[in-house]
Amino acid sequence: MSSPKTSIIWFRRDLRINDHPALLAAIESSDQIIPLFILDKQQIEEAGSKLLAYMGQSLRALDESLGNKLHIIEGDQVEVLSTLIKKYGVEQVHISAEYERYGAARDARVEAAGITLVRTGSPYAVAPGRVLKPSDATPYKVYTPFYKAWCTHGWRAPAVTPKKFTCVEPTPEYRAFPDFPMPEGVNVIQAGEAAALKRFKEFSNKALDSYDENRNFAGIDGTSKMGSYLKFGEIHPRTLLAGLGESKAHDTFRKEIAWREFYADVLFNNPMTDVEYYAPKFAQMRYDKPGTQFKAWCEGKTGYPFVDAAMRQLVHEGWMHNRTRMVVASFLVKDLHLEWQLGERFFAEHLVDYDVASNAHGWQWTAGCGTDASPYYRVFNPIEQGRRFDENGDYIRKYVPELAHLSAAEIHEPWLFLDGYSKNYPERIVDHAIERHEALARLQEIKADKPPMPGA
DNA sequence: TTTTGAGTTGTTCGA
DNA sequence: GTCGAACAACTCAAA
Repeated sequence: MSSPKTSIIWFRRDLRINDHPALLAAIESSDQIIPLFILDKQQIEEAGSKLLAYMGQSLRALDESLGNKLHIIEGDQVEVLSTLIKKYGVEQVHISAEYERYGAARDARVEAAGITLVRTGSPYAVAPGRVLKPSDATPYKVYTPFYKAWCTHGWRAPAVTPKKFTCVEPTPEYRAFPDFPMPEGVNVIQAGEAAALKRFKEFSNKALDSYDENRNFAGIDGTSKMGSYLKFGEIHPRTLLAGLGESKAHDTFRKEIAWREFYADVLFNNPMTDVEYYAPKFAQMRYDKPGTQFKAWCEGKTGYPFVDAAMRQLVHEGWMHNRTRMVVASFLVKDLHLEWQLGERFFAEHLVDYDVASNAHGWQWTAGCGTDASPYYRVFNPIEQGRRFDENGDYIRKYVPELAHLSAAEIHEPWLFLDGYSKNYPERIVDHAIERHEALARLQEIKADKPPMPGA
């Protein structure tokens, strides 16, 4: 009797069972599979505690749906895979393709060591690099034409749910579940594939039809909150797209999914732009050094209520509303004149949905050095944004208790009112009107047609 | 090659 | 308070 054919499905950022082409490929190629997750020491050292705790919960959920057969171990990928291949006579190692620099280099290193990886599917509806301009086969730099071409390119229907499959029983050393505790007082979204599907169903029923109207209001639960689920692959964007129709609200949501794909594509085509300026001339801009003002931004003590509410939400929930992500980013870059990478790193440390492409390019967009096609330099007004997108002040009141006693008319500008500072709310660290002017002045200095500063 | 149209999320000013 | 124009005039995509 011949021994059973064995394949590995190496999970990384695809912690789900449904709509998983690589898992299906592994099942079809063998009699039994080894579902594997390798804990990466470097990534663990660099990741934030909230994200790790979330990942730990997600791995437990995945293990449960695999009948507690997930093989999990910390170690070098080549060594772990080689050991398993030898031990079980594994014929194929299946993965979902990865495109960002770290993941792609890791997979290339594994292959260079002689381990063949079978790629089926990716974390995207359309894999990075696929959408090109018909005129010259180069990548798009502007979102809207990318979106149109992305729609034209199209995507597959969700993959079928796997039928019954056999997993190899893990030996004890392959049950090294990590203990990543959730920091005290922190309240993050529920992890796992089941939670992802449940949340999407709720969103579809309650908020999707009014998505275009409500998604911008910070105090309303009008966004999908799919970020962390997409980041860890607990749900695939195809699954989301398959649930959409042609209404304006649905199209707005489809466009948000496309932004994630656009930024992944931009990063794929410009692999260093998670750390470097997408528009190189912005590297020449005059920036300030991080000091007490940066600390105040991190702690949500800038004295601008909408900014502070958002920063405290980030630290407390590992999540921030999309609208306020732009407001606090604009504040860091254009009011405090700090480099976007500082804010990008702070977000990376705290966001449970931290995704390298979306985060870095979201920051670059707001900083003005990214893919924003606007002919003018956007500077968000933190007071005006608060008034527009948190009209009655509920969002501020929720996260900034020092201002909870103020009325809707007072809460966005506490400095104008007698008891604005009665509960120890900090005074403004800068004057927005002055810093806006300063930001525009610094922009002028890097305009292309300006000769370099004498003696510079 | 040249030209034309258009670009996620904004702000301020003045009528 | 509301509304349209100005901002400053860039860069990309497509005809």
